[in-house]
Amino acid sequence: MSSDAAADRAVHGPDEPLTIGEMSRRTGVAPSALHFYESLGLIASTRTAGNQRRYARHMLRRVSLITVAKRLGIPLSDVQDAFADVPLTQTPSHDDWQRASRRWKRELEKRREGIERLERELTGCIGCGCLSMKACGLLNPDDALGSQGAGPQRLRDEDT
Amino acid sequence: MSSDAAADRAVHGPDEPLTIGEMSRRTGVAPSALHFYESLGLIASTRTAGNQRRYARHMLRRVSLITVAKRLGIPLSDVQDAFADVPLTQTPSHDDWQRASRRWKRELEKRREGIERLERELTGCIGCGCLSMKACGLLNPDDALGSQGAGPQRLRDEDT
DNA sequence: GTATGACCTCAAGTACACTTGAGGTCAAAT
DNA sequence: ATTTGACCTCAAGTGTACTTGAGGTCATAC
Repeated sequence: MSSDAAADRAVHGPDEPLTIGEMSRRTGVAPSALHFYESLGLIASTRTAGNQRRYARHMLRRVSLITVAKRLGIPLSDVQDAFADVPLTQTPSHDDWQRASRRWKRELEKRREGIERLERELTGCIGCGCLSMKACGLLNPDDALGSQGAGPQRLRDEDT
Repeated sequence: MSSDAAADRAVHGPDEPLTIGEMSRRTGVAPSALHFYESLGLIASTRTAGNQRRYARHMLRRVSLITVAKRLGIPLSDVQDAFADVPLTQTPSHDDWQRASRRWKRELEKRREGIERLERELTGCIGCGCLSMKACGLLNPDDALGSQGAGPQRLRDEDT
């Protein structure tokens, strides 16, 4: 019996599409998750005569970016947006990926800035002890990262 | 009929505990979510003779920190850990909060560093166009933030 | 030619983080 | 006294992101 790797190599010309198993091994994403991403339209595949999926090589990059986003807590719906304008069924051009790259960078920047702000505030809190004191930016999320909904109010003087 | 705020004010001595409604308005967290957090042991309440919840004022801070964590995509189980050593039922001391503060800061640092790393890599990718090229750190999550499971492999030369 | 492993579909199940609803109680105002 | 809004419990439902399982097909090895 040949190993998976050997099986993969058998269909492994430089332009050959990848089986779902190879995709899974190369990206670390379970086949079931790949099915799921495909059902959401995040990735796409062609089918063989026998109805098996075959992935173009540029799908590796899409899947890798999806997993990066996941690690950062970015929901798949946002990933969908980040992939806007990156062609799904044809190999994306250099410019396509550059546009996507800038989009991702902006998203990362936003998240980093939110975290940095909280870090600065926490540092202040450690210095001054205000985490157990009155008004602390960290405890006023409206200021920190923008609110959803009615939002909290600043702690009052008596809320020590 | 008195407004909510007026109703709150009625029980609003400087050391009085807060009703769930007031907690909700002050933190922007829904009462149902407060119930939920309590069921997980993230927060605690005492009860009135009539079985209504009353929250000590230091719970405001706990709830606010929970919402901060949520915005950063930190799961509640990690929040639980971050609150280790912060007393739940008695008012935490200055030192308790300082320890927690440092813990939070370390957590934020870790996340920021992960993001910064990806940003640097993306910047490189935008400059050199490698997001559409061969080996890119961004596409090698093992290097970037540590892997869970078998993990992906670096893209090969032919995977353009 | 048959066994084996990789693959297929579709339905159901899981985990997290809650929300919604039913049915009932509590407390302040009129 | 009764109305009204805030509160209670408990069960079930929601959305996201998948995994698991049943039942069957495909492709390669022996």
